[in-house]
Amino acid sequence: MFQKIKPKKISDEVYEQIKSIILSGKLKPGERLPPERDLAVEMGVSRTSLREAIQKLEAQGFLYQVQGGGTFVKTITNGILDSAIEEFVKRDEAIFDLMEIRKILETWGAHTAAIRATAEEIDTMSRYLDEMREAKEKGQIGHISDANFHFAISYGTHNVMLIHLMKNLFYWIEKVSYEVRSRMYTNPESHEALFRQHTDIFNAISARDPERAYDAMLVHMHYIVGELKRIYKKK
Amino acid sequence: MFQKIKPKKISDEVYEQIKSIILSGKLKPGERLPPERDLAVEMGVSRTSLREAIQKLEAQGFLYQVQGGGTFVKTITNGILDSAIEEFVKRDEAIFDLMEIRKILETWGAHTAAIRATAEEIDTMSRYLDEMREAKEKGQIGHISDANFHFAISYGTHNVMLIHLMKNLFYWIEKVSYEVRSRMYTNPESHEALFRQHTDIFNAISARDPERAYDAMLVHMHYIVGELKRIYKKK
DNA sequence: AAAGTATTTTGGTATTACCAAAAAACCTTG
DNA sequence: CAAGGTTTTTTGGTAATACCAAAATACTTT
Repeated sequence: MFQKIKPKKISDEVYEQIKSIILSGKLKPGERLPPERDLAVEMGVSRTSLREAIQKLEAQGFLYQVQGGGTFVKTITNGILDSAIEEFVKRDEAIFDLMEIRKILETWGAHTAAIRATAEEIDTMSRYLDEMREAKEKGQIGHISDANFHFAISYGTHNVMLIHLMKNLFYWIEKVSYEVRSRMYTNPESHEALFRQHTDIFNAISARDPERAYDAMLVHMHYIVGELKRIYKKK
Repeated sequence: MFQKIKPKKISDEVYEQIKSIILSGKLKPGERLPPERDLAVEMGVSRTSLREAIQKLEAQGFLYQVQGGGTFVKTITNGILDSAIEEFVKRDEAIFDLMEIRKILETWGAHTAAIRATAEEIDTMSRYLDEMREAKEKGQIGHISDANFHFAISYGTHNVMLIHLMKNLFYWIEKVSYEVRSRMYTNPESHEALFRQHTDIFNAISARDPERAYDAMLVHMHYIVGELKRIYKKK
């Protein structure tokens, strides 16, 4: 019947505000919060109160801090994949299961982003695509822009759960197949093919063509899995 | 091989120490801790660090504070703050994010199980389908058999990651929409529709027809989401 | 261009001061 | 003396400042 009276403590209000920003998806996993000093000023509270709120959020698994580095948003889906990975005797055997899940989520993501993404979000995708082109022309790897491009697509779905899951998935794929994946970029043909695929995906999304976006992403995923299989066979 | 070096932060050490004192029973529920100022001196740390540790312990439900009163050990640990993922799923909007993910994974799961599932696995599915029929005829809910039926399908994909993901998804969905689901089963028409959908899914898988399995699962998912929307709109 | 070095940024801790609520001590009054 | 009200003290809550330590960045050197 009656509602509980709100928190009176300032640190609690700070806590609630940051929490809801994360849950609503305005702050995305892996993103960095403003420095404590700045954020405290922005919210009109002391650094002490802000830090107490952050401690709580950290204890709950929303944030983590690194001295000198900053304060970052954690994936709320932490621990789900972790327990699954442990079932594999050799960790890198998990890569194909992981890639299969990725294929499912990313194809849907591309399809849905073509429908739901805002102009701004599509703009972000194009920025990362440009970064990849520049990296390729300079002979650099550009795998960070690659990952960011895919994240940008997941943002376009507006499904907060999916955004966190994707981040989590990428973390493990990266961890499990780091050296293998970097080999893909060292081959110029491979690098060129990847860029072409990324361009196709972007064009389809930007043209608001869900089916084409889906297909383009599927081609991309199949290509990566094919390369992975090829490289693992050699070993 | 080697163990990760534990907490270096002072506030973490304070946190660990107080926590272990509580867990060991040296501090009993309801008891009051020494005043912050005294305790800080006793532990040889600043009041700031001590308070940050207390915030964490408060977030985890070990302590509570009252201004002017003191710091007390909690009697019951059910006042504990939920983990990040639980905070996420307990919001009304979250169920649709969850169901969207479930739709993606389950449609793929049905499609793939129609290809990969062994005869024994398909047999397991049919057993749970029978259970559901019996439950329906007896006027029982049978939601456990329902969940098991879906799990059996995910097992049929032979993808360990997917199996884990599905388990977690079901757990949260169950947690969030318990009363909603039970309402669906109490309506006889609804119950009948659900059973027909399950049967369609099973027939397609057992006939090794991936496309039909996919479509049947999609119908099932859309039906559930439709019901959810209808019920949530009422609220 | 690469590697090493210095500077800046950013979280972690300590100290001090003061506010606000609860608890304890004190006083007033019948 | 007892009951009720008032003042003081205790104790958590917030703010501000200073400095330390690790990471990130800018810079210099080779």
